[in-house]
Amino acid sequence: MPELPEVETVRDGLARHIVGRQVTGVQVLRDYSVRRHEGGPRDFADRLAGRDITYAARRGKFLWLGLAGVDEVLVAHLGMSGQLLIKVPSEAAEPHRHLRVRMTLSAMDELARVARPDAQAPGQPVFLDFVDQRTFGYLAVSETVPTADGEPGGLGTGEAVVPELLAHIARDLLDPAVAAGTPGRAELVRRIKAKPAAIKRILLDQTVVSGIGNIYADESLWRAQVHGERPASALSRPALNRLLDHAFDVMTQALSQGGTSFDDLYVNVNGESGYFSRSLNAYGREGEPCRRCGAPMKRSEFMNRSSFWCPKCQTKPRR
DNA sequence: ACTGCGTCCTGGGGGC
DNA sequence: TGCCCCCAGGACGCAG
Repeated sequence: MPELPEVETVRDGLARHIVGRQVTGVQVLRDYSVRRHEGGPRDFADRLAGRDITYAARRGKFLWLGLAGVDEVLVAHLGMSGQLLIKVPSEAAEPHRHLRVRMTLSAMDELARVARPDAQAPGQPVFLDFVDQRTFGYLAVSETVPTADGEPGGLGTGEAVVPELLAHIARDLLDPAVAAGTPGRAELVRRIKAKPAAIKRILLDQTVVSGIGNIYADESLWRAQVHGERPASALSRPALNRLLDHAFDVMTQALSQGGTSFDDLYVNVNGESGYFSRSLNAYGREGEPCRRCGAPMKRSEFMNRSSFWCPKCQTKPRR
């Protein structure tokens, strides 16, 4: 399932290969894959046709593409199995089995070609295929609203706007506005510290800090040697800062391992290539020795999700 | 305001 | 071999 590093890889690929093209056609093969779009699939296609793509941005696991001339953007959430694949027409004859939406994009404009000489197939039209086996992902066109803090809406854009449909989603840890040492980070820690709920629940709460899923929550907690059921308010500010730093590190490292798959005009966000699973220290390691102390790792149910943790390094709070 | 839980969906894989 | 069922996941919406 795509977590933030995989989504950032996709964003980077879109920025390099899609920006500067125009949407010339939209084919919705599965209506359900266009969701949270008020006018429905038909209106979705109509709104995109003829638009120039100006930037590729991301906040947490939400992606969006800027559209020239309108206060609207194309939003994409990959869910747990979504992929955005760029196909040159010659290889698009046999569409993917789980193709849900296909967008036809024009050749790249001159400005973009000069700015990004490494772009794939700049001189020819391409398909942007939204492939999604389990259909938890979706596409929508959303209006934009100004950001509350006046900072850019996400990574990959300088514009201080954010799609309305994800305006409630907090910034993620790769966002400079909440980087370590900034006022934004201090404010985030203060907010977390004020919460009595379990720290893992807070890490997973996208309205507090976004982009942390079940896997990276467990990895961050393992690194910080904090049990996920510990109340957030019971942790000191330095401890919370350390935890967030670990979360940042885990995601940054995964990102550096997965960066280049877009070069093949193919983005694997399923983790099938295994580039991010090889470095996991907690997730999925029930019964295996802790890589720090050797104690057998535990698995437990928390919030209807599996949690993996070391019983020795991450002492469980007495309830 | 907060929390807990059900819901959406699909097909791979385990169990019988 | 075949078939059925369960399970995984993020985000949201509702009930308490």
